[in-house]
Amino acid sequence: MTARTRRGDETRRQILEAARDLFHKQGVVATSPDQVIEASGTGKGQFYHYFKNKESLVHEVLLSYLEEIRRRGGALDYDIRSWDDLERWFLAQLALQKSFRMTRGCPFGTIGNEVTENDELVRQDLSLIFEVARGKLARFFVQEKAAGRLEPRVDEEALADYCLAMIQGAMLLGKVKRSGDLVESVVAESLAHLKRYAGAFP
Amino acid sequence: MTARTRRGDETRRQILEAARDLFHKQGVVATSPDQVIEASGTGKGQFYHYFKNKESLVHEVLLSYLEEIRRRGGALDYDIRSWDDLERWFLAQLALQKSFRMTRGCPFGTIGNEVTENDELVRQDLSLIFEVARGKLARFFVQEKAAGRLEPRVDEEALADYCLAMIQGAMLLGKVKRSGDLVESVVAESLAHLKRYAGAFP
DNA sequence: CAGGAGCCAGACCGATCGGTACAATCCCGG
DNA sequence: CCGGGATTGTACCGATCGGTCTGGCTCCTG
Repeated sequence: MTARTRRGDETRRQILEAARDLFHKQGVVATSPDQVIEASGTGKGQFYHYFKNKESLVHEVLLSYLEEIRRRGGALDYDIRSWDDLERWFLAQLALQKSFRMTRGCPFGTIGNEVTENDELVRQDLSLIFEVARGKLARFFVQEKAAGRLEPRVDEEALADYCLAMIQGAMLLGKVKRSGDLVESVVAESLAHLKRYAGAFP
Repeated sequence: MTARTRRGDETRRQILEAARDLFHKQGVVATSPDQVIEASGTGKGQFYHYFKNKESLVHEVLLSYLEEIRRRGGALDYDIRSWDDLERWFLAQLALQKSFRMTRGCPFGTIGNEVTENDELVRQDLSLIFEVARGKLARFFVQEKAAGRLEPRVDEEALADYCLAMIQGAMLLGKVKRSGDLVESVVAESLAHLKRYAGAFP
């Protein structure tokens, strides 16, 4: 399934790239292999040469996202070390959404909402992505608590989930309402909440 | 397009019912007219007799949801009058999700995330639904503020958006992770935030 | 420069997509 | 009890779905 030459590798990458964009734009179900092939400027032969089927393509796309989050290679930096970083992380998502004129949501949310009981593989991929993202965010809260700058009674993992849920919901509403202000307002509200836990706890 | 006899009305209702469930379960794009026809126990003739096409069926389904929210007929009661009502509203959504063994999200979120640039009609329907829901929630905050039980500087509409975004995000994550606890935790966190605005403001 | 592995293009496949046509049936008012 | 609109079931349509297969091309290697 994997490419063995530079040229093959490039082709594979193009397919992956096109799929990623189309999935983000119109969802997985609404995207046909033919569309991916067309958008990537390749052919049916290559598609099924490098990917077993459509589901496996989705799997690979999600893996590539996961890698980006882990190695902070993508558009978003999940390595939060300060409150400013956290705010930047939120606003970067809004900026990304705005760059598509508010016509798209979060790639993971878009795919996640399409998942049904029969897409167990994809569901687990997404679950893992959210798990990793949660870990990265939680690390920040753990750090703050250890430094005595966060209320000791808060659950860091719960706060991380709170962040993820909030940005997902905000981006979904933002997409439906085509409003960046809505997203901004929700983000601000949530940040205000989080910061209330901050302070000095000797 | 509308039924003219009792029997026709019943048929139309069955189609609508089946469509509503399938859209919720697997999304709009993944649902074909044939599936709706089969699930409703009707025929192709009836389907295209009562609905112009698939898009118009989606439109009608969303209209029926809108009606439910307005006339508080559905599974959820949007007429919030107390903090307990608000908490119940949150938890009712979780209960609904749990009743499907955490395999579904919010019907509006599911459909909303499928919307593309070409589905302007559906997008506006959803936008209206969220608008109405927001209005109902905001009314509660307005009431509280007027009674001097809410900080005067808060923006009631922003708080309502915050509630909607949170529940959307929580249900999405809950569906992907198949975890009700996750949803519960996020809801609790959000409620805690909101209640911090409460108090006595003479 | 011959051979073969890897890569590529597209014809082709059965199934299903969203939708139409049309004849048969129901059922209500006169 | 009958005329006619409402309702119903099904055959059928072109297009597209996800996927297979075959035959030719490229390019590295011996």
